[in-house]
Amino acid sequence: MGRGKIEIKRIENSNNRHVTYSKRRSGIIKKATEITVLCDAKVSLIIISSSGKMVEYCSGPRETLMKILDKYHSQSGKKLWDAKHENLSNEVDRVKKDNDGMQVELRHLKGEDITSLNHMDLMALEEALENGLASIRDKQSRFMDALRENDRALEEENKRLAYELHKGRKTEENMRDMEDAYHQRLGNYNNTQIPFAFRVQPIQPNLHDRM
Amino acid sequence: MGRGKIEIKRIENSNNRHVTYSKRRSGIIKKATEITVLCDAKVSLIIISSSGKMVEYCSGPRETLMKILDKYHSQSGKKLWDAKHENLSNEVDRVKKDNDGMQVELRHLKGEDITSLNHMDLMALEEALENGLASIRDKQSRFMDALRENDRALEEENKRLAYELHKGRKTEENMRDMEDAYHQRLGNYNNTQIPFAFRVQPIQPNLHDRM
DNA sequence: AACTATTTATAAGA
DNA sequence: TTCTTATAAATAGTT
Repeated sequence: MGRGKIEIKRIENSNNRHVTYSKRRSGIIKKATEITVLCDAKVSLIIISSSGKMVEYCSGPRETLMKILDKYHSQSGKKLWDAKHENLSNEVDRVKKDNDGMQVELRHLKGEDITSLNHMDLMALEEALENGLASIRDKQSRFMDALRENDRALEEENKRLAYELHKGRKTEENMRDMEDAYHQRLGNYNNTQIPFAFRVQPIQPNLHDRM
Repeated sequence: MGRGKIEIKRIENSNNRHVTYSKRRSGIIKKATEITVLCDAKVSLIIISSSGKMVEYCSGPRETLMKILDKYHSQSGKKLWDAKHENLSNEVDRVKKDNDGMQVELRHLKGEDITSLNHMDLMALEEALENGLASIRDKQSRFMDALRENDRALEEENKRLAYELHKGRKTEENMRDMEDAYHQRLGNYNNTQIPFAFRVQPIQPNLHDRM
């Protein structure tokens, strides 16, 4: 139906193919709505283009598709869901296994459930923990350095302020300036980040200290 | 398209309606096969008559409908699967989330990805690591004690053997007895469990040592 | 995207 | 149902 008859086989020219796809897609959907209305049929129509874009027609607005698929399931006898169900189940199992493994690892790192471990395992664990501690203490050390640097800067500022005061040269303007600068400095580290205590040595002395 | 134009509304005459249904049904299916072949599209088409009889067209041979419905599921986001599936799906998501959380925790305990942590977090982490180390070193210490105790017992046994030998009172029988006892003692700890080296101090000195 | 010559689908009749 | 056929609708090729 057109200027010329065409064979029903893949249209090789990509541009033509896409144009034809658009035209016929809307044609089919129109037909689907028409048979739905004219003959009160139920229709589910899903079309996916070669590029993967999907369009859908479904008679009746709501979960009609579900009903249609239920009917499909019961009438065709083909199990449409079981396979999918099984896949999901397997995935749950797999991910849960991962989970368990990590949970054990976490507990071991926290020193729990280690009665079953042999000496080699314990050594590896100890090394991992030491490395972790090292990284964290390094990071903390940098943090402390920054704090100290801030401290030093504040002290300097204080000295400058004291000097300015001593010189007795204070007007309303430069007074306000100095306060602004001071508060800006203070804000560099807020209270919640400042440590409230320093750590003590590990509770348990190292083994070789006693040997 | 026919001898006369018709309005698109339910055909009241039941006979006409069924005739029209038959004709249009085959028409749509023909169109579906054509767009499939011409444009290599994927099509799923299910039509159910007012009397409940279902016909199906699906491009591609076997489980294509499954794939099409998967695509439908992922692209439309509509819940197509029953409650069971939804529950499984949710469980997968939940467990995966757990997984991610634990993975992060593990990495933190190993001293990785800690740049985003603030001081409080680091302190907590440090404490957890110290506790872990303490447990593990305690366990190792008990192991060592057991080894030493075994050692001591062996030494004693040696002394006793030497004494027995010295007394020159050895017959074939009690010789065999003594050897049995010796081997039993040795088996209390097998070679693979015996440590080959002892650990050194953590690489990084504690922060407060330097302050 | 619009146009239009043709092909195709189908409504009504048998 | 199925066939026929006049006519409506869809659309291939073109602009």
